[in-house]
Amino acid sequence: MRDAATVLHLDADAFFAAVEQRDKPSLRGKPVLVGGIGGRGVVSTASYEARRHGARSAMPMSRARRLSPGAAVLTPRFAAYAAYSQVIMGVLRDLTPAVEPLSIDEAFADLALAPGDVGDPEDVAARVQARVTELTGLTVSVGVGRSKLVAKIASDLRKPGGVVVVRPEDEDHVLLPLDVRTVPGVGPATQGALERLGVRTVADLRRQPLDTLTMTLGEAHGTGLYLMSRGLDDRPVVTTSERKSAGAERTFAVDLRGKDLVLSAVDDVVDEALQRLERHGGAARTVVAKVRYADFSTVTRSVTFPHPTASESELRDAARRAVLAAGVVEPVRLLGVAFHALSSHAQLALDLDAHLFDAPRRAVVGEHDHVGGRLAVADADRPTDGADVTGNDTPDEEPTGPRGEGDAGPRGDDAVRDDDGVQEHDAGPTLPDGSTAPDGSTAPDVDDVVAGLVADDARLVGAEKAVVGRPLGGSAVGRLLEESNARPGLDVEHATLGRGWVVHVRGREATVRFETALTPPARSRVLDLDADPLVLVEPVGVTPPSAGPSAGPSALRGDG
DNA sequence: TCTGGGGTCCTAGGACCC
DNA sequence: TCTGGGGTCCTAGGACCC
Repeated sequence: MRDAATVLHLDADAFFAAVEQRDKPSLRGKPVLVGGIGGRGVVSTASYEARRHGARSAMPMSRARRLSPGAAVLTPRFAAYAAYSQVIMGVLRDLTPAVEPLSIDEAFADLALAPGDVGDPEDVAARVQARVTELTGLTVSVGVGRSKLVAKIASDLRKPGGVVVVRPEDEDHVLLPLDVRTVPGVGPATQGALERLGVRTVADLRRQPLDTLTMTLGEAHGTGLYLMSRGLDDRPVVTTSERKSAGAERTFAVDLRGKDLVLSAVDDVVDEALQRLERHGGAARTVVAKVRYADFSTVTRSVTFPHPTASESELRDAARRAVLAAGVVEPVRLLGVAFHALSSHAQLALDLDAHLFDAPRRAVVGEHDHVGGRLAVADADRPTDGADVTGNDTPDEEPTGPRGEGDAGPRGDDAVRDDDGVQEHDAGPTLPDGSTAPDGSTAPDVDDVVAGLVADDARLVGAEKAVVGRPLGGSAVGRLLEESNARPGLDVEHATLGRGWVVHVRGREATVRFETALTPPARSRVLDLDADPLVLVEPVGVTPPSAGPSAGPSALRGDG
């Protein structure tokens, strides 16, 4: 255990909504909801004004709108958030090289590994806060403690804009009265199980014998919470980690009926999943399909190859088979495809091992609750198509080079459910929030996070497409604004009126506010798109509040 | 108008091997 | 004759996080 408060945790306040208010001056001080705008969308982030009305992350957007009727509802602009995130992470990296981004808006920093003396923790935290606000106009909350656990809890205690330093001798004072739900890793299910033991607070938790916790919650989680309740947490701040899976999923505005429709939709989802896979090694050994039915029940089926493959046709085919194995007779609400057991070196066509020495190996489709028993047990030992091999030499160095991970989805305080998991080896002792140590396999690399987000933004434009079928191909950036590609909040540019953002578009009539982070709030203007064409453009980037309008679009500040 | 999408980790049970 | 482990891999599902 560390003996001084040297772990810092930074958390941006209502990040997505705050960026929107920053870039859209007319929304400052007003309720803002960022998230899915379709009928099945949920809130990613609610501004504090909207939270006052009861809106929350992960809440169905329809409900949030009812609670906060005047709120601006915006589609997320991940490229903009990524740019802000870069600046924030850069502030931490200016302090210490040991920075572990947890998501786009959150990171740990290890002050003990800073070069030289950083000074008093309160001062460090206040400096970080001030610097972030100076560079971005956003507010962040900072916690400092002896461990990740304490730092993270501390940063949450005085949100927004708080700084809390918990010294080792004060830990019990802070931890013991807390609701168990505030301990990372305790969600609704665990809370319920603990409740049945009469455990509500961390103090209650500490009174539970180890075997009670492991029998109730399982070995890993039970042990983790046992340690956490005592403040025992020496997980290191780690800067790299290995990506474990990559995938995509899509909830349809209208449930899909019929095998043909489902299979054509699978192809679209596979396309997106393959794009992500390409960014993370390009090859995978296991393909998992996820099907959610109209009644929200969810089934996953997987196909595992004897060797990793980068062949698009093989991966696509496996995804199709897995979806069919899950069954598509009932209306389908969601389709997902994920690749697991990633690697950057796909199997070459001629694998002497597999062909000469092994018994024929098969990729097995689990047949679980399927009627009729055995399903297509697909041959996986056929040679990889020669044509695909060219796609195999992905630019990565080692099979598992230190690779960043972590996309961050839209943020949400609490979140959602299930999914698959193919486990590999254990990395080490499991620690309370479910991560592992000591090789610490959970730290994303922020550049990777950002790269992923920027790339994903292209997709985002079509993400809320109301009509089932072909998603909008590629990025709409650079295209003319029209009703079909309009989403509230997107950036546009007019030849003479300059930059603005879309309020809404009906027919050929667009409502736009021409304002940016550096301009005064603007009134909305209605334009006829035939007379005044508008082009969809990338977000401008981060402009420090102090910069004058003459400063122009600032570069995306790299990391420190 | 119920319930997104990107992930991580863990567990239980079966197959198979020694 | 019967019985017994441990270990690994795989699958499906659950919990959790942002």
